[in-house]
Amino acid sequence: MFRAVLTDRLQAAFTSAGIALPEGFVPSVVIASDTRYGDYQSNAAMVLSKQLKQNPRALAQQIVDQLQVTDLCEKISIDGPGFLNFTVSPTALIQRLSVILKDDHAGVPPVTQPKRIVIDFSAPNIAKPMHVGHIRSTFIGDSLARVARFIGHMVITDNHVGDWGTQFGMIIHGWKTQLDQAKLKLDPIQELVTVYKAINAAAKADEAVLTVCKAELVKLQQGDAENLAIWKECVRLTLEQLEKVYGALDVKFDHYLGESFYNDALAPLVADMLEKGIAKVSEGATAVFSDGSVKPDNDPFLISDKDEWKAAPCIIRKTDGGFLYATTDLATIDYRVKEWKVDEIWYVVGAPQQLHFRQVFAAAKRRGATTEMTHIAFGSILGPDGKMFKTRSGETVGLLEVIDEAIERARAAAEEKEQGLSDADKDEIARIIGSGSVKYAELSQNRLTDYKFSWDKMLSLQGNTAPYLLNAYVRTRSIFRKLEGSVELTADLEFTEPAERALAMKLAQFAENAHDVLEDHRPNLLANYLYEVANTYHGFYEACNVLRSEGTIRNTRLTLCEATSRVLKTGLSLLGIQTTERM
RNA sequence: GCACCCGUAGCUCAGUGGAUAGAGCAGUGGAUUUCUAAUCCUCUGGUCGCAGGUUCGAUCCCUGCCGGGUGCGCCA
Repeated sequence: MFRAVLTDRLQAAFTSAGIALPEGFVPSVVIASDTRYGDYQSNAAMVLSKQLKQNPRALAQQIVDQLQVTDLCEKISIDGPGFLNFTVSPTALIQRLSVILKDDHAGVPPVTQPKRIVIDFSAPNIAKPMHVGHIRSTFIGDSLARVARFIGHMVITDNHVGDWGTQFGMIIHGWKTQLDQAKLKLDPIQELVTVYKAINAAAKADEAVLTVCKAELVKLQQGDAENLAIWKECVRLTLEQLEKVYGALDVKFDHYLGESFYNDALAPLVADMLEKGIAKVSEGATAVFSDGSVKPDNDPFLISDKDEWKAAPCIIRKTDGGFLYATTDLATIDYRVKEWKVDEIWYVVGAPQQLHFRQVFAAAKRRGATTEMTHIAFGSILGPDGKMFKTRSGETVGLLEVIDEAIERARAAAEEKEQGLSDADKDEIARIIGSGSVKYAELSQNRLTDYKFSWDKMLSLQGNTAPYLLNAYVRTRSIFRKLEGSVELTADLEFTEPAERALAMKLAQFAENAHDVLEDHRPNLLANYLYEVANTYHGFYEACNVLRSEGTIRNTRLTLCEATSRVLKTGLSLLGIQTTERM
């Protein structure tokens, strides 16, 4: 990684120049915002000039005098108010290209300190279909898991499915009174939803129905054999269908430990928290309150109301003895720490739940958890009216519906081209492009921004989209197919066109970008980078003919194509997007 | 009321304490005897919500406003 090496060299230069760096100061080196000045730049001299009371340009000169980077840079310049600009040498770039070709990680080095990380994402509910709202958690979580594994972390993916909600009272009552077995066989989730909705409506209209449902729920919770069997069947049927969806999306989980898995741990957990004084009984419920360890406006257990701070407790047991979301989450943390010995837990869950996680994390820490817990929040997908989709009452768009439509549109686009491909090939290509488009549409966006759901945007095949990146990849593969026989790429390389050097530089930066993704858990950095790679490649492709060139130039261009191919394929796989050889 | 998120081109969105704020779509004018045109190149388009402050330098950090959203004892 050029950036890391330059940072080290810069630090060494400060030492050689006898300049004492302030505690904790690391000179920052970044990819140049304006490539006219160079490939990388540092503002270290300007940042330090004030503290050291020196002219920034003079300080920069002192550093340059001591800087040893001849193996990396062909030029270092001091520009403007005191920027240090580095231009990477062709030799260093060429060496980098050969690393990309040889290394099975396309030149991305592993982390120095691998960690054990649990990533908790997707989390659909039993007896409910996945809808567009699950797109964000599922794709962001899957991508982060792929990247973390890729750079050497030990990752455990866990789908914390909602299999123990109060909705089961209604579902069980519906199952017993109006289930259509034939329809259940055809589409289990659909039939369960139908039943649930019917009972829900009936319960609203008739108090007696609601009472029956509550009784069914209590029976289930007390371990009634019949109800337990029905519940198990609901879970089994739903998971079976979910597995198909995940299979189609190429998303895998190591575990499906749903809420029910932690049932037996809840009562002891609450007892323990009471005993340790972390929780206390209040108004009949058991809850965690502020311990006054942080300032009020930073305290997740306090809320201001008319100039006074009031308690905002985190309830872990209801007055009726029932447990809640927070209780299960605390038990889940216990399990993951104890059984899996994890260093970190990442929750890929929507932004509206920030307070919930702040409370749960704080409560877990008071119980002694030292695991680093991170809520990787994301914005909401809004309906056409700009308001949040209401999953409870209102209708929303199904996840499978979106994917199917995307594949259909990709199929139509493939049909327009005359490539001599079989129908089976076209189907496969459409599947890759269709599901890739939906994933890319999500992952190329900043995760915190809310966005309005739009069929056209989600399914667009033009512009900054998956097909654009896939097309660049296809162009690289096409060249190698046209080669007569196999060609041995040699180390004899030379850049003769600006487009070649620009592409090599862009490819070299894959290493930096892959690591940056986890810095703030943002797959969109990688998506944006890959778009730039594809864009640079398309430019190179137009400017430099590969097959008609000869000798060193041809060898160089073929090497660039192969490296592009690897970076795109690897990078797309980190987004969970498959590649195709033709399209 | 308090907390968190958001406000950037006509639309949808990137972006960063740095140099002239970027893409896509839409609009415009070109490029194809081509290694895949699902491509490339032109042009058009901006008070980075408003006002202060910190800084050599602020769209970015801080404060206050305005506008939109979300969350705030017994749903998950």
